[in-house]
This record gives sequence, C-alpha cells and structure tokens, in this order.
Amino acid sequence: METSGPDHATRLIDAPARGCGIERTLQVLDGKWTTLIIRELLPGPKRFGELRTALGTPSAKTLTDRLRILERQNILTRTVHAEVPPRVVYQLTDQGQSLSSVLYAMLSWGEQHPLIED
Amino acid sequence: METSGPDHATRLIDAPARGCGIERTLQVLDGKWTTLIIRELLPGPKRFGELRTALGTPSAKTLTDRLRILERQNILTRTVHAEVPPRVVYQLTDQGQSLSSVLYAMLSWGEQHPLIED
DNA sequence: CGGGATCCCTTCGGATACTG
DNA sequence: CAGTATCCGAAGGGATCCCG
Repeated sequence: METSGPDHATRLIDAPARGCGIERTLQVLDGKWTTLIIRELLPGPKRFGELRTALGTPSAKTLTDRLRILERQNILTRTVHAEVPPRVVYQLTDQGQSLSSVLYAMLSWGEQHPLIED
Repeated sequence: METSGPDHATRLIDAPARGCGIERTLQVLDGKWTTLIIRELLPGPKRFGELRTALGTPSAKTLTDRLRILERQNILTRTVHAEVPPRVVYQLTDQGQSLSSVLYAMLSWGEQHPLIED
C-alpha cells in the first residue's frame, strides 16, 4: 500500500493548510460519537435504540443532537414509522457510505499502532 | 479504488463496535487542531512559531497543550535547541508519519464531497 | 419507543500577563 | 522565541423529567 503511492505524500504536502479537503472531512467527523455512529450504520440501517446500545449508551440527548447534525449534512437519513410504539430508523446516504474509505484507514492504522499510553 | 476491495467493508463490519482500531485512532486524532498539526508536519519539522502561523494562530496554550499530548503519544518529538532566542522544533515520529494514510483518506473524501450546509 | 425540555458539569480553547 | 500561569466563556456531553 505504501509501495505504489508517493503521490499521496505529494498531495498532502501540496494541499493548502486551511480550506483543504481535510477540513471538510473534519467538519463531518466531529465530536465524540460521529465516527462510531457511522461505523455502526455501515452494515445497514439501525433503529435509535439499537444505535444507542451498540455505542455503549450515550445519553439520548447527545445521540439525538449528533444524528440531527449528520442528517443536515446529508450523511444519513431519518425515517419515522408511524406505529405504536414508534420506530425510527437511521440509514447512511451514499455520501455517508462513502466515508467507509476514511473509517477503513482509521481501522488499519489503529490496528497497527497500539498506543503506549494516554 | 472501490473496485478491488469489498474486503474493506467486510473488515469494517466485523470489527467490534468498541475497542476496535478506529477508537485507538480517534484517541490520537482528537481535538480541534490535532489533524491539522500532523498535516503541517508531514513535509518536515517545524518550529513552534511556524506551526502556530500555519494553523491560523491558535492560542499558545492551546497549541502547547496539544503538542504535549501528541509527544506523550509518541506521534511527534520535541527538540529544544539551547540558544538565545530559544528554538524548539517539532517533528513527526515514524508513527506520526504513518498517519498520512488516514489524512490522505480524509483529503480525498473532502475534495470529493463539498458540504451542502453547516 | 424515541424523543423534547431543562438543568448541570466538565472540557476545550482563547485572552492576557509574565518569564527564562 | 517559546513558553507558563491564570482566568474565562462557549460548547459538548450527560442526568433527569416529561410527552405523543
């Protein structure tokens, strides 16, 4: 993976410090939970409660706030099924799915670099 | 890039939600400035003042705090040159350099997905 | 069940002043 | 120049209660 692409380094060096693509990505992958939310939704849609459990039970407010932001950013969709009890399903958009490339890079790096300390 | 690797998706789906490599990466790429600091250091070492200017002048405290954390995490080194005036140089470690794979993924995604709002 | 409303606390980041 | 020390405001995240 490192063999074929010295071009990667070049593009990273050439990108202007401010206003480059990295900053747009950071605008999405912001906050404590966002990246993990996307990770949970990659396999397929999930309900609010499923998400909450899978993430380790963040507060409802925290999760709701973040999901609303991601919805506005067109990373996921929110579908309300008018039933009793209500069922609300979150699903990644194509744009959200495409973040898998970033998440995969994060996964690979994290697996290869166990942190020494905190 | 999407053509050859359905394996990427598989590994992302299989990774356990908590304690997977993604979370270790998030432990490093934390806070408002970290990712941009690393981006600035990829081309080569920089002095404290150079970093500050390149990033858009965050407060000295903010930058110092974050640099100390990254030093403890073995992402970069801090070298003090005993001169007058003092000169302090920050340089990525091999581990820090290796984060370029993640930054490159962020750059690519950001370039291809201009945000609609927010 | 999936929130909304409210209150609260911690943390992050910034402003300012001072130092080796 | 590159910090340290101190104080501060805003925001993120959480706890609790209530509702359709």
